[in-house]
Amino acid sequence: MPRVSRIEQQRQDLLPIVARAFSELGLHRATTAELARRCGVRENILYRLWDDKKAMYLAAIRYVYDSTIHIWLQQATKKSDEFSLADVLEYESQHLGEFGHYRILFTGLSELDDPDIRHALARMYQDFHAFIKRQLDQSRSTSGAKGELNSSLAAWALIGLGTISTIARETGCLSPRGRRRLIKEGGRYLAGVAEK
Amino acid sequence: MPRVSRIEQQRQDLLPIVARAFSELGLHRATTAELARRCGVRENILYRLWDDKKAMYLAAIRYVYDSTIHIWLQQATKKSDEFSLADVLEYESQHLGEFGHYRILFTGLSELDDPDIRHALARMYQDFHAFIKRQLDQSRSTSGAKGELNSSLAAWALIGLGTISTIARETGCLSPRGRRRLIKEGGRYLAGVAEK
DNA sequence: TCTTTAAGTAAGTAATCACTTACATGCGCC
DNA sequence: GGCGCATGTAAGTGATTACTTACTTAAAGA
Repeated sequence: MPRVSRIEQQRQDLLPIVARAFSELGLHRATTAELARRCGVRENILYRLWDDKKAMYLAAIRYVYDSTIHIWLQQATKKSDEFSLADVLEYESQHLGEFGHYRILFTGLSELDDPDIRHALARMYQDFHAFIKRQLDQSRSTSGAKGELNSSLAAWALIGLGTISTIARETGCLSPRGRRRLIKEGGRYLAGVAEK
Repeated sequence: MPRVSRIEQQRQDLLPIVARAFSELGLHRATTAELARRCGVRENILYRLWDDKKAMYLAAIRYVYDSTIHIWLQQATKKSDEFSLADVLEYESQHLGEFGHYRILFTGLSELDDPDIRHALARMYQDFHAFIKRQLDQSRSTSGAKGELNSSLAAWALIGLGTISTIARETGCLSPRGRRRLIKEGGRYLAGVAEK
């Protein structure tokens, strides 16, 4: 037999580059030519890895979720073995959207008529929500605090806080200082966790 | 002198149709041909009213802000002469995004590299924020309540709440019932206003 | 009635872009 | 070595789309 296929490996190698391109440029302006250029390959190579441009975008959405959760887990368990929501809030207040990944969602939100894109986004938001809610429940049970807002609603509101923070950052309609306060104070208020 | 120009009038007549098209289809899929079709005119008519497609979109953004504020004021002063934030929250929990206008923002958020679009969105968010903060300050001063979160941060968080609610609605990742609770309970918690 | 110009019609155009096709190259096992 | 297939290059193509141009119609004041 001849050479073994490296397609799966190449997909994994190029996905971060593709995801970043979608985040920076949006679905429309991230042309296949531009994606190929950034990846250092020709267009048809990309079409050997994914069926079409939409498949590239859907893969990028998933990548954003995976890498964000990865970073959060890393941050939250840095000081101790236990996950700390406060540490995540602290981290996000400093670095929110640093990788620009969140912007990939905005471009999808204007393509919701496509069922595949809608489902991919819905699943992603639900996964984020489930993750945050779980951490909320955990941190509330250990601290004994009981938020005034139930953890599910609080988790949604926290996602909303992150979203508007990103929007404010990207549009420049809120100072970096104000944005940090928003994430930190707003986040703690919503999470209902005790001050550190 | 021959006929008097009706251009300004026609702009006002067609703007709601144009705005709705952008909201429903997004910037990209709302082609000039489709815009003209919905308006019942030919494309070059639109180009006599606006310089280019971007100008149509920018006008639509402004229209969304104006009409939203208009509806809010109507709702909030329906029962009494005084503006009531609680009534707006109640209204939004029922009708949020009913006109689909909010989606016009998402498409702009993936075009932030364009300075005109970025500035238009930034100004819009700041105007919304200023409006909500003002109402918060007013309702807190009359009720005597003092929120734990300062009114500026609370206003941003409320916008975030509205944004994530719309996203949840459009993607279908939260039930209508859950969404209503989110707006109502989350909104009241953030506003720090007394229960009715 | 005649002139002027706003308002509308119809067709076209240059550019862009997702996606394809045809072909060259070289790795790795027989 | 030589065969088979993964990998790469280069060019093209049909469809879409923002925007234009050339022309017709008709309103209204002189």
